[in-house]
Amino acid sequence: MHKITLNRGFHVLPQGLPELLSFVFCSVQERIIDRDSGAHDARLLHHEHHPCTQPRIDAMTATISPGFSTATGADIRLRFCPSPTGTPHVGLIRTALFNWAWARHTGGKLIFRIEDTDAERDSEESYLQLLDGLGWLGINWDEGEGVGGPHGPYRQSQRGEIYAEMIERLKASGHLYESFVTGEEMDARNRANGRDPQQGYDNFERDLTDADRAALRAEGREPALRLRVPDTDLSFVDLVRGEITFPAGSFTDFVVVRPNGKPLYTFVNPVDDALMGVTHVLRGEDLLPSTPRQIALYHALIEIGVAKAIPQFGHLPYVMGEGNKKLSKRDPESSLFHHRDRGFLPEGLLNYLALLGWSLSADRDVFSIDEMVAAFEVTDVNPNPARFDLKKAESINGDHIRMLSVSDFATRLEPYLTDYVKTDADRALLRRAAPLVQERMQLLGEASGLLAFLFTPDNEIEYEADAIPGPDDGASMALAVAINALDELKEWTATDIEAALRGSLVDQLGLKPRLAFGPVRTAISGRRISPPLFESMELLGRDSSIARLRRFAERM
RNA sequence: GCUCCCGUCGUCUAGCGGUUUAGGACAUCGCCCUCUCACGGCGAAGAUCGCGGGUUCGAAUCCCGUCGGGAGUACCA
Repeated sequence: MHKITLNRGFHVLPQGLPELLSFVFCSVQERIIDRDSGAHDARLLHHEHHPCTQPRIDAMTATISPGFSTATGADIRLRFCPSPTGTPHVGLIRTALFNWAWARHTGGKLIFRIEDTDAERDSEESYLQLLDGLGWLGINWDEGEGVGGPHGPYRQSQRGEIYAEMIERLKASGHLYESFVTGEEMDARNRANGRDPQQGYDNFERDLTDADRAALRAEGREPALRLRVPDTDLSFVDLVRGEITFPAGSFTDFVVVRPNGKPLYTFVNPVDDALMGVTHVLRGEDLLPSTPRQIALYHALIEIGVAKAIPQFGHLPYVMGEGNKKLSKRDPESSLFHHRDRGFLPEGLLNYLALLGWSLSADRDVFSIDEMVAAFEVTDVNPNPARFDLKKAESINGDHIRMLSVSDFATRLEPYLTDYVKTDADRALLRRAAPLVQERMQLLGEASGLLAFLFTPDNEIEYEADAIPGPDDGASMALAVAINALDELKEWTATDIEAALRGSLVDQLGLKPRLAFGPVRTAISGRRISPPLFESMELLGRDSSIARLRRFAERM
């Protein structure tokens, strides 16, 4: 008897499997796991539809994998298939990132598909925002909306004919059957039978006769279509969680097509994955409970020759917000654009998002996207939910800001300083000021608070309350002395300015540095906290600096 | 209710039977540097690895049980 060892995400296949696979791929079979012995068994379902496989059944006491994809390298095909509702959520982006990173790591392909089957909630604006966000982060794809490919269209709203054909084929093969019962009726039926209503559908319409159906139609009813699911346990090896088994009966025949003919997510998602040759599905853990139903659909698709293998699944952990709740769409922290607006760098946000469920190594949290791609394995993803920690995200962003070259940093600052930086002269000033603030920022959005004074006319500087010296601080005297010392200065450089000020205020007047430079800082910037004083004064120039000192001295 | 998932410092994590007196990071608190704020450096505090059994010479790591949290149980996606 062959034995297959199932490790986390890896199938160690026995010799001779290729021959068996051809059999598996044209049939539907389940793996039954004997919990006590750990033995696996293979068994056919719906074999009446597949006489060709009949002779092999008895020989199939061997343990084999139930037709899951065996792609491991460049043949891996991943997909990111958002539903364009609302503004991009960081959890969604994290999912996109992991798919992208693994595709790039393995050399496989990433497909971008739009699941816009909900006309009520989907919007073009949301789709455009997705493109905007993904483009900003540098997450690209090999196939799908925007770039085309052999399996288009890549918008579900344009694939109606494809689904219609699939529905017909699955009906013809007997996998789909008509269901006339309404939700309320099912509820009443469960109560009448002493079943918990939450157990849902009981598959009672599986064997309706033509006469039954005709009678129901005569009542004016239109049927939904349900998938006949296997009456066996269904298990799979989750790439991040290991082996997961759903017992028979824990998932029932589910609706895949509404009475109006519109297919549901539970149908179009696996159908498109099958048609597009997706080999691995990395998605949120909220979709985990629907996996046995998807696998059941896959079995049907394999049976009718549409799918070649069942994709391997990897369920990514939630991104949590406050408390024990999933980060809500209503929480501003969930919005990608909120973070961009505040001044996250793409590389900083990507780095932080990568840390939500994954780590590069035991002692490094800050890394580049290239380093992530080189190291990223889905099987290393940690299954526990991760809390979105803004403080840590900002800290990591600050590290990335410091890693930028000065000119790159200055360029990236511009969009956040549109109120101040308008001319080439402004840009030149910004370029010179950039090194002064680069290591004191975590968010690019902090730039205006730090640098506005450089772009403000001398007589418009506003003095913040906490920057005004106290009456006993000797500020007036300090300012007068400073003006004097500076007036005589020959070279207007930071070092000379510091020497003059230090000499007159600290050495001669005997002021503590804090009391000596504090009033000057306020005069120059209007704030208690500013970029380095002497360098700032150098940038401002002699005239402007002295004018500011005089103006503030008069106010004192 | 039923099914599934998850459970290491406040938070994110490393850990894959012995090199662990459980490592790193963020946050917190000291000190140093210092013209403010940062950056940087040094240091402190902080996790009996949810709990209880078992296996083993040895368990955060394996097994069983249990508790807690979360999700699903839709003709939403």
